[in-house]
Amino acid sequence: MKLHIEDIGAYLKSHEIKPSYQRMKIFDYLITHRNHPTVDTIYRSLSQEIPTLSKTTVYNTLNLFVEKNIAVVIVIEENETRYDADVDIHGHFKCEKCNKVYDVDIDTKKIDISSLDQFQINEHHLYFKGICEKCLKTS
Amino acid sequence: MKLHIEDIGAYLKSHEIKPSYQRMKIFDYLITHRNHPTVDTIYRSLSQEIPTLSKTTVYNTLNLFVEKNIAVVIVIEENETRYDADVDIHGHFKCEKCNKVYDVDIDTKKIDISSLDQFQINEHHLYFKGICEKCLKTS
DNA sequence: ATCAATAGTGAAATGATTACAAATTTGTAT
DNA sequence: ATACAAATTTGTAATCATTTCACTATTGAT
Repeated sequence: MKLHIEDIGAYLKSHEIKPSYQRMKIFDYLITHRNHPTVDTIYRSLSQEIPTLSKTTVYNTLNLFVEKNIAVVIVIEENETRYDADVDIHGHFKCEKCNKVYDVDIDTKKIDISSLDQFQINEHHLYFKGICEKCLKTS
Repeated sequence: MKLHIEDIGAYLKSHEIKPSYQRMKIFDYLITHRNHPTVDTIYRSLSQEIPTLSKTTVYNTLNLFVEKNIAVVIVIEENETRYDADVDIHGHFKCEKCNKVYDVDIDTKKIDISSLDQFQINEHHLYFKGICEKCLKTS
């Protein structure tokens, strides 16, 4: 997968987002960790560097990123919303044992969705659940 | 799609579920409406026939159905959990305008997921969001 | 330096889901 | 039929993620 961003500030600006300190830090978290984090995961991590950080800011910022199309929402479990800065179409796999979410490269062109010919498709979502290779070996 | 069940009581029994009145009514709702309802939708509809019905019962029952594999959870929007009695692998399309959820015949097994060769896949989920044919015409 | 607009903060409100204890129903043995 | 134990249903209270909202801080232009 690509998503190689040199200058976060410029990247945000090019998507009509003012690059504030908090926004840059949150976006930086997404592209360096690439772990499909929840709001709480991001909050707990960045709170150490930015003790005054508010969870509301994390919510506001992620909603803004989604609105401006530099992040997407991943919903795999009810009541566990995750975020991904890779906005290219791809799938995910969530391990039910270690809870890690993997990226899955998928050739969506092979999916026959002729039954949706007359529908306007705005979003594709594909994910799997199961046990990852690592957890299978250690069980 | 198939899912043609004559005798709901027998169907529940064959999946180790005691066919109580509430359980039969809730399952009946699922297979006759086929509208991928939320708990609240089911509750509001059945409350008219069963005035003493508790929302907790709807939750308990649906969780039981999922556990016993006669229903699956569909999560398309955060904080909107839907249920489907069609447990065969298929996809969904949610219209962002009328909010209707359509079934999409898709065999996700045909998708090339060689990158998950060594993973044990337990669940497949595929859905799209956009505008349905009907809403496109009336806009 | 002033002022208006934008962004961030934290407490309170919301809404879906679950936990729990009490009440009801069911099934079985007497 | 009756009694009793087990399973089911019910309603309230608790929980947890997210949003609302009023206030404060920061930024940028004049």
